Amino acid sequence: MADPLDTVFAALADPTRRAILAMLLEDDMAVTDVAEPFEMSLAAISKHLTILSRAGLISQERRGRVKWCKLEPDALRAASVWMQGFGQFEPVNLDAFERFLEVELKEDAESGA
Amino acid sequence: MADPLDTVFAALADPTRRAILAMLLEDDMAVTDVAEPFEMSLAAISKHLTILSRAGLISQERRGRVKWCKLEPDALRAASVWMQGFGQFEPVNLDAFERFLEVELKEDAESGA
DNA sequence: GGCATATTCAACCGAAAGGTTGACGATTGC
DNA sequence: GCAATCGTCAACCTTTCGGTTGAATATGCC
Repeated sequence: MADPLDTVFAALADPTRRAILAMLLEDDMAVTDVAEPFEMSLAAISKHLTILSRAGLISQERRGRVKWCKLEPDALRAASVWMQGFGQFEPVNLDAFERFLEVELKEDAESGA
Repeated sequence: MADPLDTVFAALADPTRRAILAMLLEDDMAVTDVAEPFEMSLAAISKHLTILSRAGLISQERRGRVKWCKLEPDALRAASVWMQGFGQFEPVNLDAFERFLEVELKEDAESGA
């Protein structure tokens, strides 16, 4: 998987990871706090964070025994440009984004993900 | 994988499938013609097309014994909107897209994908 | 009818994804 | 120093992915 688009899209293909990104949109978080709302082990979340990190979608910085996770939205730019070549989508539509985010988070809650 | 974002991003995570979409950007194509430039079996390409089709990224219409594949760029809209929520990217930048496409196709040719 | 063409199906394979558990290495607080 | 906390590692398991091959199923051509 040399192409960064491979890793970025693969990282985005998992609902847990998208939910994590949405959480980090609010604020930086420690690994344990990221894991808290999910019904899966801390180790599993740690793996998801590694995948997001390798895709460049987040950065992680250790301060003391706490590792902070930070969203890196720039990693999405290449993927965004690639996708936009396939159609003239509305430039930026944050209202629509909010709606999608709501649906995503609701689904996560329902599925207990 | 209920969420359409899951299937769309997963479909985009494979370089062969992205190359197929780029080809279909030019024109509709028959399955055999889609498969021609790739160094893999027709059956494998057929599977990739099924995945793209299930993701809604292409549609397939059988005319006679030939099955035509058509790009469906609308399927990217939801994913595009989701991504754009993470940063205010330049609206639409077709020049940048062309460059990415070139790199993608060059890599495919080199790797023989 | 009979053969070539177009596409999928089915069975199989190795590798990777996504999860678990338990042990381990740091770091902090008392 | 010692116990609790934070996070990862390692081993394992099951399912999915991406590919192969060979047979099967249309359809078109003469």
